[in-house]
Amino acid sequence: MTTLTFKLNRHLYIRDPQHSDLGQRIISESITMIAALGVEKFTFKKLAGKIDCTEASVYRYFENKHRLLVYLVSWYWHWIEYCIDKAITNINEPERKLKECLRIISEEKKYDPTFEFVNEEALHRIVIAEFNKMYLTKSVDDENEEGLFGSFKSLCKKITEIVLEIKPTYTFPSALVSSLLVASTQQIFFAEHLPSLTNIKSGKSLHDDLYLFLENLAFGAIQKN
Amino acid sequence: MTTLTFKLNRHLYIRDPQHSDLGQRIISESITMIAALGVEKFTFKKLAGKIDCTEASVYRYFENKHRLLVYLVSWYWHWIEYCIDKAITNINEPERKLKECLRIISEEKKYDPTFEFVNEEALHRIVIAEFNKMYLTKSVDDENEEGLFGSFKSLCKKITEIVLEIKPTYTFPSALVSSLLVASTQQIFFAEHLPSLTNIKSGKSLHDDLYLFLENLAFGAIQKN
DNA sequence: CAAATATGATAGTAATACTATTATATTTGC
DNA sequence: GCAAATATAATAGTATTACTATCATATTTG
Repeated sequence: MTTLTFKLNRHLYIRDPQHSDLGQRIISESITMIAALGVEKFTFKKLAGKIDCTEASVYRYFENKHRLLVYLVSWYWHWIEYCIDKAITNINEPERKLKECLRIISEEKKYDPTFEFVNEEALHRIVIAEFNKMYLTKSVDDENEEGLFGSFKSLCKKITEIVLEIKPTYTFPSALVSSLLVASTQQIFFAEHLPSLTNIKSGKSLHDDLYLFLENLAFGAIQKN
Repeated sequence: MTTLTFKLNRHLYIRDPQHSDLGQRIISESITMIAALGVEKFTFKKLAGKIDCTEASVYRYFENKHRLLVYLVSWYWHWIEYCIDKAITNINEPERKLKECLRIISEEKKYDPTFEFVNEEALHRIVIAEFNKMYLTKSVDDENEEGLFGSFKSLCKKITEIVLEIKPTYTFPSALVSSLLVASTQQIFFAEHLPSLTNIKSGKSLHDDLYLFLENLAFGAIQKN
């Protein structure tokens, strides 16, 4: 058993996968498989085959594939907020706090042994490729009402408040923050697949480039009168 | 027959739908249906039912649903580039050119009778909800090589060049432009479905708010040293 | 008017995304 | 230590989707 688990919105799952062996195998293996296959080609049947259980058993944990995806992405953003909280305690200057946020958002993600059954690197790849699909559906409104997007909204709110500490009169703090977070995944995808759409170079400098771009966007927008 | 048609990449379709009656009905009705149902629930069978042809006939125009979506979204961005071209001829100042681009990107889309069989308003709603799904697939690289994303890349390039006219030393022109274009659809979606993620208000001021935000982002980033 | 092309009509298939049922393990509470 | 509750396995089945294939007929075109 892991030492730390996150409390995610209870509508994301039918049975909390963090609290059983099979549940943890579902999380762990679905991360690997979705990162490799993409959500479209990933099925509960294939997953059940890999973790040696039945399709019906997976359905006892997650209502459907989409909720599992939302669960995983929510876990990711919750984890990012957790990392940010750790990083900005004891920092007072809001500018430095915002820079820390951008650093965490843009940096390379590595396996964090605090969470045994989650491969954060693979999960980051899922977020890069699938995050937008999580809310771009006809059921957004219902799912939003259930609180399914709480993790992302909470992270946005936290960073928005830092922006407002820097400049309380800034008109678009939430729009800026959501754009930064979306850009942080989008630009990595572009760097790797559609390089003409970005100046961020895939490879060694990727995360540094991304940080500099986000910093340019963020402080440019905030400082502009 | 319409007076104007766009030349889109020939891999987007099997037979050019612009050049036949059935083809135009496919475009016209698929825009209405996808805007209403979303791509997920839209099927060629349902479309065939509406336009009174067989499923097989639709498959003679488009290899699959995904290519049809890419076709429609490509048409949209091609149209936007066409609107921008019209708007910036005779403007010399690059700052004013960029502002014109942002105005066109952010403004409300209305039916343009130049293109009889395309409802630009519905198409814009499709782009808002489905644009990201067009490239967030495992087949991006193959499709990119076929040139399927040419329209969007071309538009990006055009605006990027304007940004470089304003400030030739700016480090992230392409990244900025692709982020602005993505934000222009994303922020409308947020305004309508996840309002806590934006400061753009759904309703009367939506397009003005969006313009101001994009201007703030763009000129903030460019002007920052 | 023949040939080419476009569409219709019909059928079929593998895979997906589930739902349902019954049986057997395993855990837990007392 | 046992009964009750719970978890999982095993199996079967269904509607829908995303196609592919074939042959006939209508329409256009050179």
